[in-house]
Amino acid sequence: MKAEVLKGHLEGMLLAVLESGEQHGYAIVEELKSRSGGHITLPTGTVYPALHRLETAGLIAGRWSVHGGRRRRSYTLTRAGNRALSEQRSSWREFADVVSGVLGVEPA
Amino acid sequence: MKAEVLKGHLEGMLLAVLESGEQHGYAIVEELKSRSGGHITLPTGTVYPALHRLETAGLIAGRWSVHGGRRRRSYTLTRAGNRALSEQRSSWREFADVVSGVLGVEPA
DNA sequence: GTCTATACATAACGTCGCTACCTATCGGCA
DNA sequence: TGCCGATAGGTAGCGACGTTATGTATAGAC
Repeated sequence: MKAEVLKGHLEGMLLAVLESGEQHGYAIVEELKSRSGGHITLPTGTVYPALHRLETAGLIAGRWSVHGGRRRRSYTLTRAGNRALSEQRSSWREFADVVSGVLGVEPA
Repeated sequence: MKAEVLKGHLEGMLLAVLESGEQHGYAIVEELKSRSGGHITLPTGTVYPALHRLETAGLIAGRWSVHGGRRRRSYTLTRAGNRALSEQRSSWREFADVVSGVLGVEPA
């Protein structure tokens, strides 16, 4: 997966992963890897700042906990996060249709 | 259409527009607007630098001409540009499938 | 004892689309 | 005569954000 194509789509995917329930950063990376069939392997330097942005924006809420001696920060979707997720979904649809149309590939 | 989502997809679309034949920058903007159903209206500060990048990369070839007293720079796809376009198409397909999968929207 | 997996973090960097602005010609309209 | 909108091209500076590189720390395996 080429680098910059993620721009603007990453945060929606993070929200989508969190929709199934509370998860911590490291687990989100693993989950995203499996959901994408191995195509998306995010460096931690990408995902942690992104989570901080989402939390600052009020789309997710984080809390610290400890498991097996290791600290974790686990996140859940806020109500605003849920709204943002459905907006992301519909704008992704629109975007994908437009790009597919211009590129002349049948819309997936 | 939100801003940065274009990142990494713009150049492929420019190549796609040029696939139908030689066109100049201003006409490309209009063509893109119509092909996208009005969803993509590129500012000239976006498209001209992008065309310069594509030309520098050897994916398109430009030449000056004059029509009705106005100068134009018209571009055509090079062989490398054609290759790049089909690569863009297949990587777009892959990307779109992956994102749709993660977001949980049926692939268009 | 060293290595790998787990878990989080941040500084510096590069890319690239956008905003804002500039130059210039032509045709229409007042 | 003068202004405006469409046509046609250009650049400087900015900002957003994903990446690279690096650092900290614990647990378990070998």
